[in-house]
Amino acid sequence: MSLRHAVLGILAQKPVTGFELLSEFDISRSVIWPAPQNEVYRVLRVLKQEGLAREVARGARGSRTYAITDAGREALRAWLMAPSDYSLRYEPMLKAVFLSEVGGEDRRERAKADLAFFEEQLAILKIRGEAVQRSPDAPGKRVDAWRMAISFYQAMAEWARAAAAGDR
Amino acid sequence: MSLRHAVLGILAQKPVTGFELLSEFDISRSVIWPAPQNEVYRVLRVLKQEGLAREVARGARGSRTYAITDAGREALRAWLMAPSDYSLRYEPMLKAVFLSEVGGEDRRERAKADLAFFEEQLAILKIRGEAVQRSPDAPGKRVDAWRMAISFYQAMAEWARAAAAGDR
DNA sequence: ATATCACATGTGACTGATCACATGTCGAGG
DNA sequence: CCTCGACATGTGATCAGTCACATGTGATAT
Repeated sequence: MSLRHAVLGILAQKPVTGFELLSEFDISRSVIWPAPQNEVYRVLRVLKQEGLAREVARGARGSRTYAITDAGREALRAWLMAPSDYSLRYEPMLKAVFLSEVGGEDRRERAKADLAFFEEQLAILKIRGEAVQRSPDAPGKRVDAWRMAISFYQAMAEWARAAAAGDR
Repeated sequence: MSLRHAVLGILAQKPVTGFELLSEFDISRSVIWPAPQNEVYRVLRVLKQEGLAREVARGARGSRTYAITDAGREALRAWLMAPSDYSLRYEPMLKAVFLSEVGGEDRRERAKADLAFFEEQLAILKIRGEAVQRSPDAPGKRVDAWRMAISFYQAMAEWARAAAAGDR
């Protein structure tokens, strides 16, 4: 997995410029990790070179609009259906592994900070969810990601609530 | 976040050799991602050089046992309590974002494959959980990680079950 | 004796991610 | 007219992670 796939996926929905791509990453930061700005442009160039995307237009301020090619669509589909890499890199989970190394007070503090974030994400996702419901076939109706993210943050919040309360 | 912290955390529980560290990573692969073999040895050398770990013994077959130093403990604690990086890199979630790009049949197939994995992990975690319950203060009583992982995989399985059944 | 396997550590090359910095354009408002 | 902020793309250095490969030891069984 890498940025490549995320970029290819967004490209599959509509042609975009690097700049627009960046804001896509920013908007969906609850689900997709934040992309380093320069890497997006590099990925776009590589994708083009590999024939998975092509440059379809030049706009103002030197902007380049990229679109997915047939080969790109095929590559995306192949990746989606290929066996997944289930390895999880999530800092809060890694911290949980070693949380026994700090005292009870610190542990609760850690869990509280986590809980605040998880609840914030849930609130954001719920607001976005209403928009999804209103327009069922909206641009990129990402129902699966939305549901998975809701499930995920609910699970995380559940853990954090118990730990913040001091449950052992 | 990086391997550094995972290695430091394990070191905080007991002195280990690189080889033992590798098997730790292997054992807890439901929670910590698999560590590339050579990287573990590199991290150990770096940690030593930075004064966060020290070499405490040489054993058979050139094995080197490392232990955490006071500075290492302090660094671990600082990391644990520092604001977390909540960005999530998880291939199944990224795939979910773009799952609308494939047909209903493919989507169910994808979800089924995921479900099988999530349920397997839950089974593994439950078996390990019984051991945790029996020895409440066992070596590295990682209750937090265990609970978080259970919550996590239950959430994932819940999503996958719905998607595999074809829910829209 | 010696073959084999588990133990144990390492190097070199490469790729992808990240950081810091650099450059230029277009439109709106003072 | 000029400044400022949003738009838009890029380079170079560095680092962590990954892949492929290399090397050697000690115990055990045949």
